[in-house]
Amino acid sequence: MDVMRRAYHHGDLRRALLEAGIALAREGGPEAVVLREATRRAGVVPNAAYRHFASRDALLQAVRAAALAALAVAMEKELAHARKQSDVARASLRAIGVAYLRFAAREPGLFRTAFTIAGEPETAGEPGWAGRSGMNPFQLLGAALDQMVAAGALPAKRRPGAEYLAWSAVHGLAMLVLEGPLRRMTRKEIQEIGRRVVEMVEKGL
Amino acid sequence: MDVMRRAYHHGDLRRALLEAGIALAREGGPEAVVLREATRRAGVVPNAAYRHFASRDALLQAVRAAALAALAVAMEKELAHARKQSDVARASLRAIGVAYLRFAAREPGLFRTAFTIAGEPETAGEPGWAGRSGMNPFQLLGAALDQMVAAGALPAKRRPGAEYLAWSAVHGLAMLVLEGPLRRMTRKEIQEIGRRVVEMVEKGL
DNA sequence: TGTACATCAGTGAACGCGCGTTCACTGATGTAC
DNA sequence: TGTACATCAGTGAACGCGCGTTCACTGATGTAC
Repeated sequence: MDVMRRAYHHGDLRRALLEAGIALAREGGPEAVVLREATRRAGVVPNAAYRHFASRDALLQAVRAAALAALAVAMEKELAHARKQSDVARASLRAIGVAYLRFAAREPGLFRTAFTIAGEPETAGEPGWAGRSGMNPFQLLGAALDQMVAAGALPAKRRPGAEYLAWSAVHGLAMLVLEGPLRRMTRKEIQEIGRRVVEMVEKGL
Repeated sequence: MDVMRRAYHHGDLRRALLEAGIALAREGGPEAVVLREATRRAGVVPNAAYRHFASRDALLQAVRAAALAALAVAMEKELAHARKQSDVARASLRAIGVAYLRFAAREPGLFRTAFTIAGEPETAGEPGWAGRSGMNPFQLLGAALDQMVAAGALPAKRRPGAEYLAWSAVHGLAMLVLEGPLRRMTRKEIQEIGRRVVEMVEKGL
């Protein structure tokens, strides 16, 4: 963990703290993002953090933004595969859902950090949200739905608000698996249910 | 809050602590269930709690059980209306979903307490889970799906595991509204999305 | 190129906080004769 | 019905813990002449 101790004093303490914060989030979710622990990992005294973050919450929000960006990147990767298929629109929507569920399974701590509000009111438009395409997860989902309409796979009438329906379904499964009553299921079972949830969304939208 | 100070010493401190715990959960979710605060509200010294609960976590689990029971009761009430309608099976499934979303909206603290795991491994089969019918929320949903099959509204082939699909959809919406990015929506908008989510489940199952 | 000074990123020490939990205790209640 | 005793539910005081945050500081870096 302890990163570059050269150049100007620390080198880049802000980045070091952010990376420590991300590591903490991966290990234990949002409540594990503890300011003092981040400074410990950066090899620095606790109050040094205040040169770079106004408060513990400011650090947490930065970590959250990074988590959302990571999800966006994961989605973009999955979308890249989808583009190679016929019926691109359907495959894209599917890819979004699959990427979402896989991200939740592989990075439970980051996932929970991305979607659990600490005490902050609003964060829309913050930097760091987006993936390489410059879109955040929600926008990527929206784009996939637009493609569905363009491809005639979704009636334009049903398009408005469709994000929320699709999102709810995969988000619910993710939460039930991560911190709910579905934790005891095997990887296989969860994957199968995930497949069916995505299918339900496609059919029910 | 401070309940009956008569009879044997306190009277019924266990119940008083549990009720204080439930009140705390209603106000601030699981993390607000603080042992010391519960004893304060019961008008008793902090360590007195240990006569009735082995630890803070034991109290939290008891509160969680009560929250699940409250959800079961809410579902049963909504189901009672459904029985008066033609197409009882569909109406029942719908009632389950609507009750779930309404409970989340009206009792966000209890809802989060019911479905957020603190540190406990397993709790299935605990007393207090059930509503008046003796069924817990999950069993009520299962029964509604069974009715759907019996009524020919759901192919028997699709019945296994259908709980998880339906549950994921409404749970996801509830979470997104409570602590996710949908918090800013109006009551009206949320209700409309809720309606459509339930519809999606019906169609997509 | 060298010196004088301003800036600013970290240090060191300390706060107050509320938490869960343990200990030895006391005094009210129930029980036996 | 009355006394002696055991039980057990609360009391009082204290722990150690780690947290976020504030203060006055120092010493390294960058800047002006």
